[in-house]
Amino acid sequence: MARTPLRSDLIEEITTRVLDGRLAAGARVNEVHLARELGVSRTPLREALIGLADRGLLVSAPGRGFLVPPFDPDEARRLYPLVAELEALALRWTSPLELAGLPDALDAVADEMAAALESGADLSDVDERWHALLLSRCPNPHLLRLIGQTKPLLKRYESCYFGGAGRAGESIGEHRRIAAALRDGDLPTASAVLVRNWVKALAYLGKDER
Amino acid sequence: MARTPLRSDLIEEITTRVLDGRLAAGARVNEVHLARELGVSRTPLREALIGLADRGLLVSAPGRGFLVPPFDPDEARRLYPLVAELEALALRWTSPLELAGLPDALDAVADEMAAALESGADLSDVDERWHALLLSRCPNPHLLRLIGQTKPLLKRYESCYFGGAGRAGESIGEHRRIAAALRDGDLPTASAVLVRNWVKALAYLGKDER
DNA sequence: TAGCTCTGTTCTGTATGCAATACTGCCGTC
DNA sequence: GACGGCAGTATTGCATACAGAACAGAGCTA
Repeated sequence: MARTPLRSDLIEEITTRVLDGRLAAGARVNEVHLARELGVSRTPLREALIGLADRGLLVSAPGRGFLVPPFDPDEARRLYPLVAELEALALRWTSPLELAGLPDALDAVADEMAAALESGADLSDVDERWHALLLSRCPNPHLLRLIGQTKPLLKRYESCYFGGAGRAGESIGEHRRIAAALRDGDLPTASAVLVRNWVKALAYLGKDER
Repeated sequence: MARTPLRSDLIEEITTRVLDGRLAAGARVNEVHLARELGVSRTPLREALIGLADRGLLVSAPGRGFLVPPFDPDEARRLYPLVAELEALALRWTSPLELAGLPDALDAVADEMAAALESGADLSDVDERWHALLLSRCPNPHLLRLIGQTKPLLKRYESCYFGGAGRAGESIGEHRRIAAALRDGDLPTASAVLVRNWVKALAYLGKDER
């Protein structure tokens, strides 16, 4: 028996398919076709679909299966502040002791972002790593679970976020300011800048709606 | 075909069994026995168990099925502030327009609580209704989903909360103060008292640990 | 007596089967 | 030409079946 349940892998795979649009917004999920395509039976596939529906990345229509929720600008406007507040909360609940050494590590990743920006590489992965690192010391697993569940929803809207190099540079600067504030033990500033970072991302997003 | 999937009912039923201890903390869930007891097959039962594991009310041990997480005082100490902040956030994000009429309705429920306190009835249901009403106008469905997922976890620890009549009366007073602040349009005070309400509940909980 | 191994059983994880609903296209009717 | 009913298919939701891992206990060894 595999040590990792099939449904975990399936959740990951289906998540990426929703994010990159291979499972299109508004489309229904055909369990038989998808199961065949993924080379598994319907049982673990359905388990994965149910898990994704619990997280909001799919919606379950009783009697009609699962479907990918359509894009909704209002939803993006609600998700960004939500993730912002959740991350800020996680940051505030990380004790100074646990924050030791974190600013340097964060700046290292910020350096990577700057390098990626120069070379024209994709920034969103590095950005994601930076935020994951920021939260890595938070001692509240339930809060982290909520954040982990919510971020994928947001990433659906994020595809075009880093398109503008101007915003990318600005974002990197905000990241450095957060690290600096943490180094000073100034948690209020750090979390305030963090929230602003997310909200600004939303503002830029609006300019390039699908 | 039933218009409501079996797994929804099962999630409800299993949740109550976890909360009232019929599924004991630390115990493994035997799928065959439970399915037989509930009169369903293992398939929808497993779907429900997976949903509950996603919410944290169960944990999945690969290869060993699902088990009810043991009680952990640290977990309670993290859940109460979490729900407090989430509710406060939901309150802050409810626009004044949508709050119209809410304070009166809240006070009506608070009256019920006071009456229940007099007659020695169970307060937790009414308390739950009060909080549900408080959040009912919040326009952010994702935040509400997170709150809805987290509260059951907390309720495991809450069983003995309303035991002390002193705390109950104090809590009712806090509820009235929140409604009054809302009536004045003083959202900061309302959310501050709300957070304190939750945190005090946690403090009383510690005195009566299982 | 403590620990190890072997064995039979139990249980989970996945696959498959089945019944009933939802969908699709066509035909008839107005 | 638009709309409503109807038959056939597709698809979901649930039940059952099966293979292999986890567990428990007896017997053996030191």
